[in-house]
Amino acid sequence: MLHVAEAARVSVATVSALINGTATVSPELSARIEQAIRDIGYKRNAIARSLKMGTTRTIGLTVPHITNPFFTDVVSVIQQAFDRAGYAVMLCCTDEDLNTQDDQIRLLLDRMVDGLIVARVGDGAILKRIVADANVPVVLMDRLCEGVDTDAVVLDNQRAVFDAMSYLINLGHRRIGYITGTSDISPMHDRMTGYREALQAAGLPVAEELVRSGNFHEIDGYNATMQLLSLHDRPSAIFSANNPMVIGTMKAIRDIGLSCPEDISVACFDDFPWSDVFQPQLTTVAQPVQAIGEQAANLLLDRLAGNRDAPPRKLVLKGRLMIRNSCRPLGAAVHSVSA
Amino acid sequence: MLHVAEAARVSVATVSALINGTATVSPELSARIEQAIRDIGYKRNAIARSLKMGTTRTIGLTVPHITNPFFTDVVSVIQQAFDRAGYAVMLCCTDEDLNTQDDQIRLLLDRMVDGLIVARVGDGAILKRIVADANVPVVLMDRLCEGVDTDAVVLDNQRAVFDAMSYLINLGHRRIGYITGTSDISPMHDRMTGYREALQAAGLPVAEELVRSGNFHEIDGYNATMQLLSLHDRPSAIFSANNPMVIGTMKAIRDIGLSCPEDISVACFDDFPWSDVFQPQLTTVAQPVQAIGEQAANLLLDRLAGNRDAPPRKLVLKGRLMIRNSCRPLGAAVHSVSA
DNA sequence: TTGTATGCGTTATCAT
DNA sequence: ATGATAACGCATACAA
Repeated sequence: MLHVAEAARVSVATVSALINGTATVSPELSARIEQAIRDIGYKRNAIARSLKMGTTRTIGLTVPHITNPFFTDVVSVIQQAFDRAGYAVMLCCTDEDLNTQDDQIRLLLDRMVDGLIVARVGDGAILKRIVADANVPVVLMDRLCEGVDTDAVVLDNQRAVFDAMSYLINLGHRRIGYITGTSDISPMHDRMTGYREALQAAGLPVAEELVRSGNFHEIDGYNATMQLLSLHDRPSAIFSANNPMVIGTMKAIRDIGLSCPEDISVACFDDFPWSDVFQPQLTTVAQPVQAIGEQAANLLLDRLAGNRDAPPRKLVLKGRLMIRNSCRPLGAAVHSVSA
Repeated sequence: MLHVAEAARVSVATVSALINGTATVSPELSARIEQAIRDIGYKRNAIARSLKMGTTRTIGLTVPHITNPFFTDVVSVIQQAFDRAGYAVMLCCTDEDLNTQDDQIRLLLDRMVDGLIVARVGDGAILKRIVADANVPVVLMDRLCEGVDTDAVVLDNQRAVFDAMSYLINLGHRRIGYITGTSDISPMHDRMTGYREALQAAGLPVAEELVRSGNFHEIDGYNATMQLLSLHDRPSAIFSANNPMVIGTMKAIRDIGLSCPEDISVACFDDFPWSDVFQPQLTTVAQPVQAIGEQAANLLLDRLAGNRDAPPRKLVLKGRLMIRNSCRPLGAAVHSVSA
């Protein structure tokens, strides 16, 4: 900018005033300055500006997995929203690892992001401290965090799983394998509750042997399914916690020589674009990815716009059971228990 | 930092020296400073540091689609590589839009990213200028750019498509629909060449009616396939340019009441995790996503490490035909033409 | 309307 | 070994 000022024979203050429209500058000087800007190819340095202004117009976004279609869909929506608002987004992938997440959030905070959207990982103890120390607005997405009282948008996980289980139970399934994620995050707890409640509502026992957990990766789903299928009285249906895990489930079923839905029914959390063009077409609990992304973005943008004092807002969205052909009726269906 | 210095009753220079290990400071002062840092909860401001140092330890990464599994896989690898190297990455999704891409690259440059990895979009005219002006290293990925002479890692697209086409031709297919991306980017040109060459090598005519192009989205693949299937002499096989487009292809086939592979064979570019657990299991050209990501990261990290003067390096990787069950033999197979 | 001067939080140079 | 100070590029309060 100094170069521009010199070339235009004005002061840097005048250049700044013109660029930011913060004061009126005479036509002559404006012309000279604009010419100089073009000649030099001047670009305002956003870093220096950030230091002075105390704002980077950048937000941080952390998700557990960038290869999980659910998160990519949501990330895509969030990106577009902040794009429109003139913000950049720094995306971090924590890979379901607690330490990675903490490091990345600190990194983002060091870089003075104006806000944070986080789909968290782990028990949240450190996250809680970080969020408390940071004086930037934080929006929790997909997964709540005990003790962190801030804006959040989540799914009604309990209800979603309850509905899916009720569907399977109505088809006549009595032994339903349930593959959950690591239990220390809220959705997993809520979903577990939905699982139990659906069974209890139907007068079915909750067999702990049918519940397995893994860390959301394909291999975890594979291993969990292998264990379930090795049970002496194996389940007639399996519900898997997310997309990578259900792919593991399908691979395990294939490797063990069974097929879906003939030998075993399968359903899972999270819908995906190809779910109704390949066989079996998986029955899924679809999350409203568009709404989740938009709401998360809106919550943060609202804070960024200055609304700092409003009490924390928690949005709970509804999932939708997408019934396809991966679940078969088993014997005589029981009476309806679905709400 | 000033607060820390005051609390420890030292100068800011000493604090900085201790933090960066740039000079030896006495044990007493070290202790006082470290105590003050803990008390105050001091964090070094990366923005101020960037301004002073002229480096942000952040790179920019732009891809056309974050919902395309090929790009998410590559992005994931790149993220991890820069994570290890202590860099942050700002990911931008251009959504196959030229203006969006140019805006985003400018945004990244304004924010003083230390380097750029771009899977470009459009004709690259502006990209060329931007890259020339920017004095940061740029690595092109997946798609080259006419006139931009810089590091790059791409696939041997011509060979990959040639092999895939030869495979289909060997199965007896003579009319093969070919759905390509927008023609102004290098891979599409090379792939088209591979398509033509394979046909010519087999003595087959190149029927322009069998070639359709779209902008890489599912809907484009859908429309293109609909057109191909409406031909009076419709193709017996279709090759689709990427994952979203082949999903469109499968939906079109379904909607028109045909099925794959019974009525029509399908193959496509880019492999994906679920390709061998759902039916039909698509025959694909798998790109070495791990290698692509690692090489792109390495090329940039090498420049970042100071190796600025080396001539541009262009890495060409090989694709791999993953033969599954989505393509059926048609009539009598012709003689082998595959290399 | 335009210019001067100061500070944002660092790092680095140079005295001491 | 430690401290005073300048500079990075920008925005702004205030003076002219």
